[in-house]
Amino acid sequence: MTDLREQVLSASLALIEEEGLGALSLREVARRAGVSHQAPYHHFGHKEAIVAELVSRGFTRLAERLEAAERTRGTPARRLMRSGLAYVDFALSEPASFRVMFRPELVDGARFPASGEAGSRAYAALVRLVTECHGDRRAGKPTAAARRRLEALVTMHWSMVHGLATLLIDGSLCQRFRTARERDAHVLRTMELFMQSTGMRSD
Amino acid sequence: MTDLREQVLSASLALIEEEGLGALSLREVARRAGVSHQAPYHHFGHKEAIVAELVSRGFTRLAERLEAAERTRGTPARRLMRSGLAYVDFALSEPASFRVMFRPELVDGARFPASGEAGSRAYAALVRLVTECHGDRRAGKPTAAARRRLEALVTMHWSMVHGLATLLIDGSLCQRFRTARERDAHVLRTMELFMQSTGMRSD
DNA sequence: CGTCGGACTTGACACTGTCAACCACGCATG
DNA sequence: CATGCGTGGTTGACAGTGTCAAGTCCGACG
Repeated sequence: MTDLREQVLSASLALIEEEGLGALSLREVARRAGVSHQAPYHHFGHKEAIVAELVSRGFTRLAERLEAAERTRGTPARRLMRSGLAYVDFALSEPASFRVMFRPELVDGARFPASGEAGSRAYAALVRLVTECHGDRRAGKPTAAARRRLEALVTMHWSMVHGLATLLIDGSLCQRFRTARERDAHVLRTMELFMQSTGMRSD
Repeated sequence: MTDLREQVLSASLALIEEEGLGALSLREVARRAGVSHQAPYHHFGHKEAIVAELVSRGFTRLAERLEAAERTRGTPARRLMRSGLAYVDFALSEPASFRVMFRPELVDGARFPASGEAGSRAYAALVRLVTECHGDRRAGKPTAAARRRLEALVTMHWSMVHGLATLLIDGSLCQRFRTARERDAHVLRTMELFMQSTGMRSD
């Protein structure tokens, strides 16, 4: 009864979650919403527009989580650690969103700039945290080498966290744990090891 | 001409490379091979079987690259570094294979065990290298804590390398570089930073 | 020679995304 | 009040897809 637009979005997400991205079908979504097969089409124009909206909203929620971690108390390293865990946790709690967010071939970035902007917002939060953690060692103007080092640090941190997330939901890592507890403990150990390897004590 | 089976596989890979995974169509593949729409079906049974074969072959090639890095000269850290670079390089040189390899929803692992086995072979190479790098510090029987630490190290290394690869081919990292040289230099700096952060000098 | 099996074709089915036309109704304007 | 119109919805059609079923061709082998 509520807004059909919202119903379509949540049904799409549920469908992807249940049967994979390939099974996302406008007609099935319409069927679940108890409506004719063209009703969703009237709200979105193309299938791509639905996915674009999911991507945009997904990145926005991820950005909110990262920004929340940024605002917590504690040392920069602690907050960076929390943001990394938030990233992984997001992927585990919303795998359908996460998967769709990192399939750029699904939505044409030029036609749906909102998706890209939401992504940039999440990326910016990550950059700020890494910079705060590492950039303040030597004050003053950063040399080109220092800037490159910072870029490498950002990429390293993002890659590690993103790789962990994708391997947990799509890769074979997901099968190595019997329980969610076991998995979370392993994630925590890995993240702690990473933080402490890169010279930050987060405990 | 040559074996139709091979033609189907390479046409499929080319199609995915050109227009994305969603555009993979048995009929289009058949068209490109100049053959009726059921000819590929005769060789593979389902579309899934084609993808499963691509996954299996992809993992095999990846494993070969990692094993080649393992066999090179130099310190364990140097070889681990080479293996990481090989992982990223594989993703960049065969993006279609790489993408398909890490979409477990596409092939049912139980029905196509060969794919899983090829994946395990690649994983094993990674585990050996990380173990060699980190496991030999204290000789003797590993305690449970040491074993867990090693597991975390493997996950950390794998996540970092895998995340870097996926962000380069699917994420927004790919757009931040104008040339392949620039990109490769950044990858190299990031990997070096990672190796040296985790206590290994690879140079 | 016969037949038998593998490689391939043709034809059909249900399903998909999308286009087009049509319908009902609330609402502002003549 | 009547009229027009945009909004949210419908039904029907089309091409394209994966897949099933049956038919065709041809070379190997008894």
